[in-house]
Amino acid sequence: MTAPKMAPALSSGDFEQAAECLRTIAHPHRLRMIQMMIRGRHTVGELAKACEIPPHMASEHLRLMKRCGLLEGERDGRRTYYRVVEPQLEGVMACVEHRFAGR
Amino acid sequence: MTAPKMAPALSSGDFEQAAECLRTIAHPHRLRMIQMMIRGRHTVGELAKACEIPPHMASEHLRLMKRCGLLEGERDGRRTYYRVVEPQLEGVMACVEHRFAGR
DNA sequence: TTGACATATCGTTATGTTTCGATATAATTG
DNA sequence: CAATTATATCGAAACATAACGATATGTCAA
Repeated sequence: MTAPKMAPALSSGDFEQAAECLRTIAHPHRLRMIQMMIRGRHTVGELAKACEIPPHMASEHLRLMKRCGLLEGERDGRRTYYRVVEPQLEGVMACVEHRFAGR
Repeated sequence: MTAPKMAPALSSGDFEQAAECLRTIAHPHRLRMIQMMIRGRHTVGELAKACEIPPHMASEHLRLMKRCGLLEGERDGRRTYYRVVEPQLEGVMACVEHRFAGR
């Protein structure tokens, strides 16, 4: 280690990308899905049921999150299991949970 | 303490509110402003200059973030100093920085 | 192969957000 | 008071996103 945790300088492009990721997770159903997937992989149907939305809409939400590198999907027979692949997502979700725990 | 950190159950309303906050910070200029304000309070003009946008647009971004409880503004003469008042914002920003540090 | 199930995509409509110029308010200086 | 500086607000235009029904694809089981 050369220097202890200095705040890293982020480029405009970084802020753009970060904003895109945050915009993508900034949806109530998508947040619920992320919370579930942090604990383990889930099928489209399971996530749809938990959010009380039609499966084809869950599929669309998952596509958006996959598109910006937050998730990966793995097909198993006629199901597709989705899981979180962006490690920082857990930290963001923890902040959300702290913010709303017990108010 | 009754039980060690169990993942808290969030209501639909919580997810809605969380989504609203995240949508609000999910903008490149607003993220840059937040990063600056985590280190200390800043005037509208300072934030506008850093983002290379006209002051009246910075003012609008600040209004949105204030509206959902992330910031407070304090007038001093003809300037207004804004600062972060939502503690979890620092954690979210740290995740963003980790995600984009050195790629 | 037919039918059922699980997921994915498409096109449209509705809704929300961003940006910008214009204008307004507020505080300071000459 | 008049001019200047710093912020704030308003309304419209441009742009982006969400939700929906319809439809398509992929997989399995009888």
